[in-house]
Amino acid sequence: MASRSRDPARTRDKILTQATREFANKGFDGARVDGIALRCKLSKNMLYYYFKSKEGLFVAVLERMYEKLRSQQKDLAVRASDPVVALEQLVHHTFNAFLENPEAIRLMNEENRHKGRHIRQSRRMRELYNPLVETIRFILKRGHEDGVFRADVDPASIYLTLASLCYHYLSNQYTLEVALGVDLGSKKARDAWLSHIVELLKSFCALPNEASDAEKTPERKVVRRVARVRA
Amino acid sequence: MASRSRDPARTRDKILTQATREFANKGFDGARVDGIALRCKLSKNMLYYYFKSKEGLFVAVLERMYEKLRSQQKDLAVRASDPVVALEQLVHHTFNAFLENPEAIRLMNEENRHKGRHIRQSRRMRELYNPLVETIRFILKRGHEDGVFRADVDPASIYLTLASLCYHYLSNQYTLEVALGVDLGSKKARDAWLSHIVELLKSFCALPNEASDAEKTPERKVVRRVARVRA
DNA sequence: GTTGCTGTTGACCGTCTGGTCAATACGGGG
DNA sequence: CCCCGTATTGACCAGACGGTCAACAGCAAC
Repeated sequence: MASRSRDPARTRDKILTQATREFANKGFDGARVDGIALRCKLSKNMLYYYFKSKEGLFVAVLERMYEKLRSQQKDLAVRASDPVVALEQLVHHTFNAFLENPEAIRLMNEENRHKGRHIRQSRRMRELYNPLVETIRFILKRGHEDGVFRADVDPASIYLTLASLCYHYLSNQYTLEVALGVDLGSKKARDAWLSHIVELLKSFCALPNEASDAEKTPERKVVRRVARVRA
Repeated sequence: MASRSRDPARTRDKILTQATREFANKGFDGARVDGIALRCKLSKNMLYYYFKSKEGLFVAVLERMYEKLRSQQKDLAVRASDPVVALEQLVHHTFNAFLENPEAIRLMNEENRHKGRHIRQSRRMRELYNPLVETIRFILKRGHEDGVFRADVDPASIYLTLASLCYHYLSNQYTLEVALGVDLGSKKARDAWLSHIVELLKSFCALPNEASDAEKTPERKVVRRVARVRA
């Protein structure tokens, strides 16, 4: 069984993979159905056989992308940590998920240009993101109980904040580099930006009268708190 | 003179205006040269007469868009204010510039999908953004002298931060709304987000040991500081 | 008024594109 | 071994698309 040729599941998957690349690189309109077929080394008719149109294929690509992206954010695993460490890890996971899935960014941009008409119909989306917001709520609550976070921090705002900072840096890398005359693509620059995001969120969530010297030495942040893991 | 018909400057401008709409709505590949000509109620050949190709037209649209966008950020006017007020105003101007120019967001996304190949050649870009970074540097320096900001804040990071937070909220509005199940389009929601950005930046730039009660009542922020305007 | 430059147009073209149809290979079940 | 549903394909189409050409209209100068 699974004789390499005549393997519908594999064929379907190959189409989705190549379609993702094509749609991400060239956008919905720029993408060519023939181009995708060529990448797959398949007849174009296969795309119409499995997905009924170019748009149907695009929707399938989008849903698959979201599924993959969210699975890499690993937010549930983060709940066990100390609140501050958890926040840091969530930022890192989110940034890395975007970094390792550049197609996801292109596809989300494309979907927003279409005012979200494809995704709006999919209730899978909310199912996917609900646990993430709940995780943040959990982290913030525990942080407040531990006496390191303020009480009145809104979880959705926090996600919006960290997502914006992770996403835009990568999404608009090229125009930002030209405008600001800086390098953003190197690992060094990315690590610096990640630290910046973490510091920004920490200073925002922190109790106003918290110790003053700690926030000025981001290098020591992980070491300082890693012992405090609970549960 | 300026006989309405046979007015090259006006014709050129009309083409750019309509091309901006078309490119923003449909992307470079999705945009149709015939469509733009139709919007202008002009013969398609006019587009090739003034700009030599579809790509040439796109570049012209991009440069015009950046010029307009930057002119609305009004960063120089902001230098006169108290540092904290100046920061607030810069955030407001930036957000409103994006809000009032939705095409700009689409076009920048498009340009980033092309890895910035059109804009990279234009040195006008850096000329445009240099004064903005300098303004931020100026604000931060004065804020430090006034004893309200830390010393070691990087101006480019601050711009990157506020731009990310303004841009992504608007750029990815639709997918974010579906994912988080919240409304982002209403004036109320936008104002709340603007306040959030300002608070975030203030808490990041603030001296660690600054008075604790002030940061918890954002409503009073402008009133508190408006008397301190200098020179 | 005619010459000449510039702005403007209708008609046209080669190519590409999303999509369809009928036909064909494959492989498991009887 | 043959049958039948499923997977896969080659050939084709009608329309759209970016781009070109030659011709034309308006205006200023002489």
